[in-house]
Amino acid sequence: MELKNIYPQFEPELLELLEEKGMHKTFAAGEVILRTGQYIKSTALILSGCIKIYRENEEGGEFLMYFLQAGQACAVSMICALQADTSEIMAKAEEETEVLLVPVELMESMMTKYRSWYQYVIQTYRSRFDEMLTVIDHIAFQNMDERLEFYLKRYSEQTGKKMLELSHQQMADDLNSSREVISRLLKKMEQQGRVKLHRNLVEVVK
Amino acid sequence: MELKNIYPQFEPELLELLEEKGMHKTFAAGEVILRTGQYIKSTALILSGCIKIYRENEEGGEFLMYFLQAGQACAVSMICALQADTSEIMAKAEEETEVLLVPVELMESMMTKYRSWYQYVIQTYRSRFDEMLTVIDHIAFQNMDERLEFYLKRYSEQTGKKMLELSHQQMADDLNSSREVISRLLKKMEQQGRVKLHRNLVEVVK
DNA sequence: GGTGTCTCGTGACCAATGTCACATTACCAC
DNA sequence: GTGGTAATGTGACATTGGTCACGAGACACC
Repeated sequence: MELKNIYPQFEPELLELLEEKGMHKTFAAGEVILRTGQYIKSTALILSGCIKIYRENEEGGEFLMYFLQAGQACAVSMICALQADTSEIMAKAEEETEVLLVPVELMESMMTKYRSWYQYVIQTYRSRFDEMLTVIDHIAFQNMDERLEFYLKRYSEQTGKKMLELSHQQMADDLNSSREVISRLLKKMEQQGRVKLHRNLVEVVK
Repeated sequence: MELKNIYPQFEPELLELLEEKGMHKTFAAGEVILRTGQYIKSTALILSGCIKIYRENEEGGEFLMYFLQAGQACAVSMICALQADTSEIMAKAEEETEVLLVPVELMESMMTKYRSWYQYVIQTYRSRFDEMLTVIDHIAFQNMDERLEFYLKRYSEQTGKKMLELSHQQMADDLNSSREVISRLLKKMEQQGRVKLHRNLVEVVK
């Protein structure tokens, strides 16, 4: 995929610079890209695929925060990279994912020189901030059934699929709940005709 | 309080610019500074006092996210201001608070021109991001007793007081819980000798 | 088609927290 | 002091969600 098609808003000169200095890298599905406590030396622009951003607790639970897709960038990596600081979150490739790694040294001069980059960075911060707010709202104010509902909806929207290849255990992990609870709630949703359940597969009827 | 004492890292020229173009404003204790859905036209630098940043739910619960104090700035206002967008959160003065309002038009040129401002903005994003992560961790992974403990600790640290002038109801609101639950937990803490309870006042023994 | 493994279904039970009701206490205004 | 109001204490109970135990189904590999 061409960089300029994914980031059409960037100036041609900026695109050239990114192509020249950026490093292409591909992660296999399931590969951990970024670990809590790891130092960050570059910002990742996603070219294709999907990255899961999550928070790990002591027992290894993977609490889902949000997904990143083509055209998006990791705000955390931007922030940390700029201070040569460590990450506080985990990132994992949901599917095979191609990224462009932009060295941190370039960031400041790009911010100053290219207005589209400046805009893009601000925009990225803004979206991630909103995403975090949404997460907070959901865990603070909603019950598990509403959260599951939202989870399935978002998953379906982001992947563009109505058939979600997820086990109950995976969903429970993402929502920091337990398999049994998710099973029960899904069963209820199935009885209401809102989903159809199969092995490792949830079909969103809507 | 002099601007240059609160923000010693800023270049003299930047300080001058801020003094010239910024608008001083004082909010009374309890005054709402920023409302969900409100448009933002400037970024606020806090000169003195304390601002509470919280999320409001449908029933009017005020779920505390974090506090801002002298030397800090509202990341949300930075982000929103830059896109002339609306706020997603609420801000209220905890005590009498003095801020310097920096018009959004200045932001971009300041970012480009003053390295210390650029660093400051990045740093602000970083802190707020971390703060949001902490909030998520707490509501996702911790029980109410641990959250209450952390809440009191933070409150005490931020105000520098051991006597917290809070009613049980206020704490319950901040933690999105109910008064009875907080009362019970506080009672338990008192029995363990970790706090002393008075009317509208919690004394942290530590 | 037998066997093992992973996934899912489900009832019983428990812990944490929210809700309700009402008593008690502290403080304020007069 | 007296009365009123706001804050707090507390028991009873409901609800949500987590845990345990175990069984049933699905799928793979031989």
